Amino acid sequence: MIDYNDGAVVLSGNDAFSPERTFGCGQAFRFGENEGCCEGIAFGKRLRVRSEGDRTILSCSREDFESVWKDYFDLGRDYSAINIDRDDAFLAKAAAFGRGIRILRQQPWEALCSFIISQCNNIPRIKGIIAKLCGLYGEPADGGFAFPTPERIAALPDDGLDAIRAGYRAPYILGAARAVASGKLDLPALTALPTDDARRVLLSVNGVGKKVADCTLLYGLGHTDAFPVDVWMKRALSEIYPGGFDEKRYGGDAGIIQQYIFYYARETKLNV
DNA sequence: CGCCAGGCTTCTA
DNA sequence: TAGAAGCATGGC
Repeated sequence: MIDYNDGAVVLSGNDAFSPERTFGCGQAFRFGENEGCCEGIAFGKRLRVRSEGDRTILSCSREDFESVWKDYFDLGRDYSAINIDRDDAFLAKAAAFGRGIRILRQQPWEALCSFIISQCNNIPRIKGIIAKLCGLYGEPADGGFAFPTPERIAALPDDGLDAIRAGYRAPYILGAARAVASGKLDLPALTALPTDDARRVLLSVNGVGKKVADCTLLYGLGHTDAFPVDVWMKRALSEIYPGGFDEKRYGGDAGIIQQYIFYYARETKLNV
């Protein structure tokens, strides 16, 4: 059920949306905790969102909720309908642990750029680099900054990213931005392609390997069958499923399953 | 100080 | 086709 008050949208009877877990599970880097709220900027708009019992309260207008945040939080999907193998006790536990996580549908360029930055990096530093990138080259937005457009970054000289201290990733970012800005890389078009074809296109970008491509597919392009495997996932999968884990079995829910496993592994350090 | 971080490219055998 | 080195920086 949805209530619209002035300046707020209240979702009730809803235990399947946890902003804290959604932003705490490492899929987005521009939201943080502030006065008991998750707060950040996406789509050039600031949002504060918090849960209160079985209600979720978003500080936004009805129009913005309908046009932006509803899709951003993937609220059209029923996560409780995901069918977990009856004999997979670990996965049931991980899914319960991560209940309320939504797979964010971020802007494609933001997802690609963010996960290029994420490679071989730690989360606090990833957030710091992205904050600097936005502060320097993003348009002012609601007292903060929007994520910079690829065009803005593409126009920079080769040393234009020195100040964000991204290290060896800087040329990757510039190259990707120039590919997008020139029209050579059409990110939105990848949404309509089969996942494997879209992945092939992403892999042609210098600095983008399978992990970054899969994160872009999952968090930025709506390909929820993508199944990013990073060091944590590798560790978890080899410990829990020594015989291998067949994510294709979960089809378009594989990406959500991945998020449950990843979140559980990181939060518990895998004390199964 | 040393180890490591939601990897990728390049070089080598 | 697999494995290792090198990469740039800073959190811990």
